[in-house]
Amino acid sequence: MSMTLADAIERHILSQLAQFGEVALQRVELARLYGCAPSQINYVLATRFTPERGFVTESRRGGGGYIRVRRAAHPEIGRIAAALLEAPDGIAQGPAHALIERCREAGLVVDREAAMLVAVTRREAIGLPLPLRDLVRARCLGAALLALSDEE
Amino acid sequence: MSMTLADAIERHILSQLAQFGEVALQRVELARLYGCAPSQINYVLATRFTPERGFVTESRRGGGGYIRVRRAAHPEIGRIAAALLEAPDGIAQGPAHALIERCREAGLVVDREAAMLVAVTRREAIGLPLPLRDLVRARCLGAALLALSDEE
DNA sequence: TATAATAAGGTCAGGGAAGGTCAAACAGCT
DNA sequence: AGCTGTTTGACCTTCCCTGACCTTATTATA
Repeated sequence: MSMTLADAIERHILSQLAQFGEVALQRVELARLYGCAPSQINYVLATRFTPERGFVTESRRGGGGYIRVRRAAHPEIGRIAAALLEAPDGIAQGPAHALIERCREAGLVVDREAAMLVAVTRREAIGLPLPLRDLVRARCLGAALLALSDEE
Repeated sequence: MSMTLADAIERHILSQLAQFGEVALQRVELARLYGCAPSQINYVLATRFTPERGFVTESRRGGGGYIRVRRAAHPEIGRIAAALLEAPDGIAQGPAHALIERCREAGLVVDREAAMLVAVTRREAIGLPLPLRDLVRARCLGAALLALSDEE
């Protein structure tokens, strides 16, 4: 039960999250606060504040840059999305459409959204040879669902 | 909510635009108002009030010079979809996102749909090298918008 | 009427301020 | 030793902002 730096930073962010519902942090500041390299913050975010765990992070570079972390509005979709994004072989059209239909039945997406997703994941829309096509399909569908997991 | 100078000036112009429908500004005056270099105004216009985002700017130099900003006419979804599906070079990420944002402003797509489309058209979502990526992006976005124009 | 002065806006390179990525070193277990 | 997870540092990309210099239009003046 040793308390690594990553654990400490995770707790820090979680506590902020519990307090305010959304964290806006400056990478350099947080790193200085914990006396570590800035990239350590990325490590914590990448390993602990993932879609699988129901978190959404966004960031902006350049002057006035920031990193924001919050809980996903619909973690279930986030988990599905995460699985798709990690599927090493991608997903074929049939299973993808079945998945979309299940999401529709479950009320996770509405009709128009489902229609869009079906259209995007069609063979002809992607227009690439296998096995690339299935990979791109999985990434696109995953990205779309991930985005939805964060929307009210 | 970072609020850089550029963001503030953008808001200023947007609010004027919302109020009067058209903004006529004096570069030096606006710069003085925000205590910045005049060229900063050009930066804001160049990065935020572009044709791709649906703005038209015109200007005149010399005595009595000015810069005017207005909104361009809203796009039609069917036409856009058709154009995308036929674009020989596809579409880059920036223009694609600007296009989606315009569709959202025009009420052609709602927030969730726009978020999905932005996610799907991200570089990392497609995950292919150029120039293939821009092509797939155009096909997917075109297919999605086409699906929407069929709905309802 | 030329010409000069003045009053705008335009362009572009460059510096600075964020955050991102990735491989390599490191630490703690089994 | 080997494996897993942690931590760092070097290098990269994106975004912001300015200053020096340029172009264009109007106005005053010879």
